Amino acid sequence: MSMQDTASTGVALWRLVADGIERGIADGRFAAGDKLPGEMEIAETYRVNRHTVRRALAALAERGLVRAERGSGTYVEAQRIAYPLRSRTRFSEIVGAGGREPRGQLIEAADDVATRELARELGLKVGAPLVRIEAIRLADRTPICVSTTWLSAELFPDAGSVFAATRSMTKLLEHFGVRDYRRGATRITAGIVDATDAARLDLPLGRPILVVDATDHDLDGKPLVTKHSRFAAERVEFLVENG
Amino acid sequence: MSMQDTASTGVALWRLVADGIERGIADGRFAAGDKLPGEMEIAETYRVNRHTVRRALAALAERGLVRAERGSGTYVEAQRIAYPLRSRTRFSEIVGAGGREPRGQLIEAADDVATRELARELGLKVGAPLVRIEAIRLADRTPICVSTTWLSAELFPDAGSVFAATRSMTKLLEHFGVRDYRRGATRITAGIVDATDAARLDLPLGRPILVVDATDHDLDGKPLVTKHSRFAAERVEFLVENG
DNA sequence: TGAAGTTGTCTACTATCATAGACAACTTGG
DNA sequence: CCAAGTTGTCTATGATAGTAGACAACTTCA
Repeated sequence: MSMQDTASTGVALWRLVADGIERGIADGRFAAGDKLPGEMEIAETYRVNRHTVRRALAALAERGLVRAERGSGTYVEAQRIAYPLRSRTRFSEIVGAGGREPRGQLIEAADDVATRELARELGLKVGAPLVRIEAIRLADRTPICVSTTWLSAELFPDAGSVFAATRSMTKLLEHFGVRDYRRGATRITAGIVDATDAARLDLPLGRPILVVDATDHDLDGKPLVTKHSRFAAERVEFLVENG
Repeated sequence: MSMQDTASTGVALWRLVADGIERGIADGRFAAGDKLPGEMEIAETYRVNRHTVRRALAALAERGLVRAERGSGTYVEAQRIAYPLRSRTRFSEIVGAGGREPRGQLIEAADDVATRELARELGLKVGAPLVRIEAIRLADRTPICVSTTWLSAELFPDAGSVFAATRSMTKLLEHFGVRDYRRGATRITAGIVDATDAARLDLPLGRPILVVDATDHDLDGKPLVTKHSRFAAERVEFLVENG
């Protein structure tokens, strides 16, 4: 393999190496935490220069798939889903961008009434009728988070059954004519998973969770839904845009 | 789209353009004989320099998918299947790689005896018992070639019925324990289709055919099968590796 | 015949790809 | 502590990718 390949195929050599390593991670040849072969050894197996291997590893590291430790080796990262926190964040887009298949699943939909906090977040009166949706979201077959979502029962009648059919909050809102929405201020805390969430997230008891409270608004700033989500901390990593 | 894309993805820009045009040909947006948009127009639609478009078109032309006519335009070629002649050539892989579905079909299987030529090719004695298989191979629904294959009746008992069931020479050999095989020297000539082949290839009389004689060997060099294939010249194009 | 539009070819420039070698910085294990 | 092995960084070189502009050669059509 040489520069000729790039010329004839239009695919850079380092990309082929990176794809090969990524396939190795994907099909379990290299498990999370494993040490990859040394750069020299990789270079020999792919018959390329060590610098080309480094270019490939750098690309994988930038995506968070591997982590290089000077003097020791390069290791497969515990695969956390990078979850950028922006005003426009869609679970399906984030998970899909990582090459995983996003899925949503309804656990329970029930009527509820607004507490003082919920009423303030949603701009409603205390005791106003709400729909509460408990849902779980997965990447491929791994549960990522469980979330409790509250919507005004008057603005979104039958929201539960719509979510059950569409399995997507974005599509639910679309169904009610909301074309776009933004995430408002997001509060992030951490805690220990409780028994019911542990079962739903397929987590051992005592593991840490990331708790996210957020309210989505339409483009005019009117509150639409407010959520209380619990993420399996070992499976996700929030990225705050620095700028 | 800019040079940044190449850097970040490892896929050359011209490759993306070439793939886009090829997809257009594959899904019928550009039919055989059609004139492609001018290089300038393609450059604008892909937001790329004209030279980059030319690189893409050159790659497609080299594979025989398009043909440029100076002063007039670039046209989609009558689609010939590119058939690389290597030591390891499998009809199904070649056709499958072109996005077409390979099929094989048994016409006739009969007992035969080795002539002097066949005996020499297969390393047998003159008059040794052989199985002769007449088969036709198609891509999608288009007949590509008819071939006559001879095997030793002693080494491959009942080869005819095995081929009828598997419709693949590779699988037939697998059935008899041959895990891999290589093509030896290949003789290529041309001729005019005869009446029986014309009917089988769905060709008008008088059309040219490519005649290929080859013998496959196992990895130890022992002859396995010898073939006499007739390809519809207008539907295929052999690629000889230059190196 | 001539103008417009097409592909072919040339030069020039910058950035990236890939290779090569050397050495520094660091970790691990004896 | 030392040696071996690992990743990080630097310089250097040549080939390729992509952009840019200009002009030649050719075809088509009015």
